[in-house]
Amino acid sequence: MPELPEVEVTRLGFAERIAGARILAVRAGKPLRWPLGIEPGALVGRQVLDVRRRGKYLLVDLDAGLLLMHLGMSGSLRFARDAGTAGAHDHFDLVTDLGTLRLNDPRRFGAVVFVEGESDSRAIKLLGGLGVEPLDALAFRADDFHAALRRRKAPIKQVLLGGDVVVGVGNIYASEALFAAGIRPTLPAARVSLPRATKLHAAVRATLARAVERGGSTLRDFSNIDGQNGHFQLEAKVYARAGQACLVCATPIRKILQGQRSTFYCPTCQK
DNA sequence: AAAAGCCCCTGGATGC
DNA sequence: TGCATCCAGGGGCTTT
Repeated sequence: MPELPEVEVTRLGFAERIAGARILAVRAGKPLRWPLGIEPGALVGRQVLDVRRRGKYLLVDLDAGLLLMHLGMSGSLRFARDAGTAGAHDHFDLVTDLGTLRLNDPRRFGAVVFVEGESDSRAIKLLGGLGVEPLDALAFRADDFHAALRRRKAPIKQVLLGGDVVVGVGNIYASEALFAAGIRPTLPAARVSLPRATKLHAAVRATLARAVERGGSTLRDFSNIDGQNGHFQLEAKVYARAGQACLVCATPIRKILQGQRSTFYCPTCQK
C-alpha cells in the first residue's frame, strides 16, 4: 500500500499542523507489528517538535525521544481536531492539544515504536540498513546507483524493492519506474549498463516525485491525512494492467511473480 | 554477503 | 445468499 509518495503525502499533510503540540493522552488499540516500547502514559506531557521521513518510516520527533511510525500494507494516518470515536481498526491515537493523530490499519502490519534517539538499538535495527533517499539529489546519484547494482545478481525489480540500495520504491512504483526506463524487471541488476542505470535513476526519481505531486496513489486502503480517498488516481502504465494493451505499443501487458510479489511489464518496450 | 522463503493479519473480489 | 479461495501497496527474520 503506502510507498514513499503516500508516506510523504501523509507527512506533508500533518507535519506543520502537529508541530509544537503537547501530548494529552495516548491510546493503544489492538497490537500492531511491534510493541510501542514505552508505557503510553509516559508520553503524556511531551511535546511534538516535527515530523521527518526515512524511507517509508515517519519519525515523529518529541522533546524527549521519538516515535517511529510505519503504515505497513494497509495503514493510514489522520489528524483532526475532533477525532471522534475510534473504529475497529483504529489502533493508535496520539491525542494532543492541537488535534489527534490516529492510525487506522486493518491488517496491522504497521507499527508505532518509541525510541530514545536514532542511535537507540531498536532504531538502528529498523533504520540502519536502509538505502539512500531517492528524492535527495545529493544522496542519490546515478553513478553510485550503477555501482551498487553491479554488486547484485538478483533481478533488478527485486533489488529496487529491497530498500537497501534505494528506499521507498514499493511494488507499484518499481514496475512503473522499470517501464519508464525500458528495463525488463527480470534482468539481473548487475547487467544494467551505466546508461540504462542512469535512465532508471531518473525514472525512479521522476515516478516518485510525480506521485507525490499527485497526492499519492489510492488503490485500496490508502487515504490522506484528512481521510480523503479516491481523489488521486494512479496513472499506472503497467501496474494492475495485465492483459491490457501497452499504452505505447499496444502489446498486452504481462504479469509475473517475483519473490511472491506481482510484477507488470511490457514485453516489447522493456528489454 | 546476498538471495530466497516464510510469515504476520484482515478484507474485498471472485467463483462455485 | 453462503462459503471457500485467492489476492493485496511491506519488510523483518530465518534459512540456504
